[in-house]
Amino acid sequence: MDYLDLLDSSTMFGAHLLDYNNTITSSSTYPSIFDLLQTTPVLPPPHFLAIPSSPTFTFPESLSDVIDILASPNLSSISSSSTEAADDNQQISTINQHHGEEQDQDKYKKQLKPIKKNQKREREPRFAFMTKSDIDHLDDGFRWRKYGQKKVKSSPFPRSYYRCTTASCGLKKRVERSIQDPSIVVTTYEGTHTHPCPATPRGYVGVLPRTTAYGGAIGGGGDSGGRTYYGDSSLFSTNNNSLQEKRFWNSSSYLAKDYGLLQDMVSSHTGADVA
DNA sequence: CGTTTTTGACCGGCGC
DNA sequence: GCGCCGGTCAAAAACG
Repeated sequence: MDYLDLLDSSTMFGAHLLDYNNTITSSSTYPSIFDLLQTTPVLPPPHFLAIPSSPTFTFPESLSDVIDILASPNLSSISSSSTEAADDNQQISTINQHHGEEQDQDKYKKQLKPIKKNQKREREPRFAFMTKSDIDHLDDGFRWRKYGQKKVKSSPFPRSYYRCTTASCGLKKRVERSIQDPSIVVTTYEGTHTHPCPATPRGYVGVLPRTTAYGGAIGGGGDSGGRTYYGDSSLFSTNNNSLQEKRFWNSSSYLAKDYGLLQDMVSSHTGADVA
């Protein structure tokens, strides 16, 4: 199936994905994640936002994860500010895959650690989001080292590969631009940080290792200013209404328009249904 | 001078 | 078996 065909099925994606929307206004400075976190605890990630469409699906722990996160008041308290008009309208969509079911991710692992063919492999949790930004590599508060850049067939834009520079942390992320809208950066985190945010000049942000990647990702992006976060938000409680917020369900179609990393994730996740 | 980025080579999986 | 593809390595260059 062609990606276009696949992605054209917005309803299918709607059925498979929960996401949240969150519009945040910007103000004055050019913030890092620390600015954001200074007044707002880091956003816990949606641990599992990809919902299988299987008729037998019964909302297991994944839902509780979703609820835990969506119900978090912290989510609504993210603020950002910017002097850069270009960054005033940042847009983010999120997908999370709980122990993802991709195959591509396994490839390099197999390279590093050959595993018996029939042996199930623990997969790193993945979390992707889309950010409307001129900057490819958003500052999420962690230090990253670029270890590769690759032209991929599914996108005219190169995909960049980053690894967390902290020695004990093997977290990786991939960054590429959406071919649907080149102004949108698709960032995919693979795994989780095993350490707190290393560059927290104002103190440790108190992020659990399991969630640091996501929290940093969502709350951060200090390279850019105010953003519009795309994803579900109707489940979020808001206890910080000093921020102007717009929230709505509607990013499934938005996600579905990306043919790069997201399609990679989505198609792989829904592969059984699509095939 | 240490760190990061660039970029071509290399590797393994997969489909034909 | 072969070629394509995505992901990683690593040396050199660039940067601060």
